[in-house]
Amino acid sequence: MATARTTDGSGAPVPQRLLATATRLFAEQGYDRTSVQEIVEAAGVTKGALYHYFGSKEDLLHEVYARMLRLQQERLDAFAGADEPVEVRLRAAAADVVVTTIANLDDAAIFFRSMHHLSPEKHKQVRAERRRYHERFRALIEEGQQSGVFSSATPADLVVDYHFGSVHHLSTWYRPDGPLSARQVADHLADLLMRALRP
Amino acid sequence: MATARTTDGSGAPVPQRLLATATRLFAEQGYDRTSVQEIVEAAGVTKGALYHYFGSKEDLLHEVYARMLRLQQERLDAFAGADEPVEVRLRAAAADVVVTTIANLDDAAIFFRSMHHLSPEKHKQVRAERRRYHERFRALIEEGQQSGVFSSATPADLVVDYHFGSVHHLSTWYRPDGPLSARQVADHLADLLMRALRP
DNA sequence: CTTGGCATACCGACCGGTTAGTCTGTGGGC
DNA sequence: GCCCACAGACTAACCGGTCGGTATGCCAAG
Repeated sequence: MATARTTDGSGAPVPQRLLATATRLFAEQGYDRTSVQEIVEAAGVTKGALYHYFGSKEDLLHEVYARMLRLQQERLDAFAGADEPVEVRLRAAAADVVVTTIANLDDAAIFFRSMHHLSPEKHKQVRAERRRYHERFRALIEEGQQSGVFSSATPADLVVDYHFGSVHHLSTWYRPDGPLSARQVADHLADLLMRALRP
Repeated sequence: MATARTTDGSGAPVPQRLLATATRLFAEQGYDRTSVQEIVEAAGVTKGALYHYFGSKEDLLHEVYARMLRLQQERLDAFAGADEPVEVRLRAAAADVVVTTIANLDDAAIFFRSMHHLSPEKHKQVRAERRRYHERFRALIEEGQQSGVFSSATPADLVVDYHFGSVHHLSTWYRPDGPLSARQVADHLADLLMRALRP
């Protein structure tokens, strides 16, 4: 057995446990309202352990962003690059980002709310990666507009912001124990987007 | 002249100046990263003045919410109650909330980002007022769906969240010095909503 | 098999700095 | 002479981060 078996609560390795605990607490209370002491207590370790694995409290936050950005970019690339008509690819990508966001609601809640807690360099880096994502999505819409399957009445940039506004908003209102499953919400939101883009 | 004329920078009365300064700083740096000392210095007074007019730092934040909620509710009531076909009323209300949000971008940036800094009672109160607003808006959509001018494919609740997601998102990407005026953005976003609702 | 040495993983008391809020003081208009 | 509107020094609490210390496992030498 590789990992030490001490008197901890859960069996997961310490770094992962710290990150998971921090993510939950950041989402529940916000970054500033969550003290390092609180995180280590909830994870069943002490500050020494945290600063052994992470350079700072901010590193913990940055990890949340890195994880989220990597995941979403990978999925978008997969959907956008598929061998399908553009309207199928866009719909799939638009619905998938909703499902993925709901599956990681804590990350989503943190994402926009805590961006300004990142140091200037990390903030810039996150914004740059975010922009790449945005542009990949926009390219899909422009492709459809140029080929005539989507209306060109609205600039593609605005359409992207329209859709991602609603995705971002999910963490405010969506509740897993509510009447709609993630899949149902995703289908509805993707439908709204596709209907808004009808020529 | 009623208001005292001391050596302050701007001529506005002290309470308003404090609130305006706090709003700007909260939007720029976040609630927690803004110290009371910073606010009073930027407003050209001292802590004594702030605590003379406001009970706590949180009261300042609550004022931002109260102002925003009052303004939006008033305007929605006016538009929704007009003597026009439902599609005209909805479009006007949907566009107006965009214009008003852009006119008060700082308030909007604070609104969703800092909600969890409110005490439980105030948080609850804000959520309740917010829900009233949401329901008024939803009623408009349901009215159109029942009379057949809007598609019923998507539950009205979801449509409201879809639209307000994009409104909420404005503070993230909209820049007053960008290529689009508030009116143009409002028209585009209202168009997207109306097109998504076409039967 | 045992022993010594070293690295990794973690502990927890401690520190400098910051914060929201308090309280006593004061000056000028009525 | 009184009181409203503020001034500004002060405090008690808390926070992120540090650092010397300890326990445990591994590997190589004897």
